[in-house]
Amino acid sequence: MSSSLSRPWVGDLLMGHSQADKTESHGRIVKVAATRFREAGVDGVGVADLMKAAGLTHGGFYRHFASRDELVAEAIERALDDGSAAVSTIANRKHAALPALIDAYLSVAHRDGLATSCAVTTLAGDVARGGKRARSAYTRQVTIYLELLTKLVVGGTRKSRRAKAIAALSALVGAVSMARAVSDETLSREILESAADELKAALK
Amino acid sequence: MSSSLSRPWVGDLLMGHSQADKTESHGRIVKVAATRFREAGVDGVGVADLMKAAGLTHGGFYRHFASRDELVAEAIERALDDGSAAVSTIANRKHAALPALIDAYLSVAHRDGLATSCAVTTLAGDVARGGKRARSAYTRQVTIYLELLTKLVVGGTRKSRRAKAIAALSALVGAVSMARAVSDETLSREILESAADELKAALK
DNA sequence: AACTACATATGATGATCGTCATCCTGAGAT
DNA sequence: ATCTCAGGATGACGATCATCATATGTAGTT
Repeated sequence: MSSSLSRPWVGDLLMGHSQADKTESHGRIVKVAATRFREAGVDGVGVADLMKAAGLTHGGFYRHFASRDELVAEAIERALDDGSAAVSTIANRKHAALPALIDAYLSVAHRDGLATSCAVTTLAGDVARGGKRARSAYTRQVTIYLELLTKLVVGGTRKSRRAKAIAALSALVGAVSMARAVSDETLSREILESAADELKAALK
Repeated sequence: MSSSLSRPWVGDLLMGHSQADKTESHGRIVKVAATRFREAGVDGVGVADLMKAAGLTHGGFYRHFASRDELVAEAIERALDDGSAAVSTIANRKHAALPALIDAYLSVAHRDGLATSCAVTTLAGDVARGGKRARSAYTRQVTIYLELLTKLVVGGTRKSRRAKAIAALSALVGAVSMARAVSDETLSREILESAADELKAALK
């Protein structure tokens, strides 16, 4: 157990040690994980990969998280929050916010940009199989989207607007899911475009 | 490399050896995989687990498949085909086939029955990250669903019916995805029910 | 009855996984 | 200037992974 190796100390490209930029490292790990999980799936990346992508080595991981599951929870929360920011940017444009949101969500860019995509779609499967914390975060995010969409839908009672919002969000999520899985680019684009047209027509 | 151990041979609960029921074993492995992949995700089960669930040991696996990926492809094809059977059963009821299909797809039973659920929803994420063969099978299945739905939608040109079918299938897939990921049972049911109501209303 | 062919079981391989004990080093406090 | 605290690096642990070499025994053939 005790091997004394007195190898001369080479290294260390050096990173800002100690101080309250542990917070920065922590944040970088979570950010990287939020990205890589969306790209490769929660089961598709290991701790070592994540740490390397964050510019660290795997050993220090447990100074930041009690377990991999804890990072998973935090990263999923982070990925979901990323979506909030993107959506509210579009939603705050007073004019034609809904069509703009639909077009952005059903764009080829969003379909292909897994790393920064909306986690409500991209991580739905992983969250469904995941822990309570991730599911709660997901629930919160869906609730936020639903409230936003309910506001943006015009006409009818509040109840009917909410129902329309649910159907619309479902269509957004499902269309992007399928557009990503399909191998035929023409069909993929048709799904995105038809869903966008139908949604815009149905919501006003 | 050569260790001669002459341990007396104990074992073997015995299973129908040889003969052309290798086919049966092969089929059982694929069937089990199609089930477990939907439950745990493609990355969520190992070869050994799969073989044990099929009543075999892990070693014989490569007599049936050149690699794990080959099984993944076959199992995803199988899971997708399972959906065809279920859907055409409902679709062949001449009367009110569309509402029946919508209600079945958006039922709590389908939401909770991961093992036998529609792979177009359940495996969308895994397929998107998967190989060409799985994506082709997925494309075929989506095409079949779309043709079926286009037939069931009433009124308008063929083009408009197809667009409605795309939007409808998207909503089905998205609603089930979200209903599974959300932790709040009330919200989950609301998603399923509102999506069902809106879809039935929109499609006549 | 003996031989061949092959499906399956056993067990080993090296890679990778999550986790952790240990050490080094820099930052903040005294 | 020195001491303490803790972040990060190194390296190893056991578990599990996919893959494969080999042993075993049954089925089908001769």
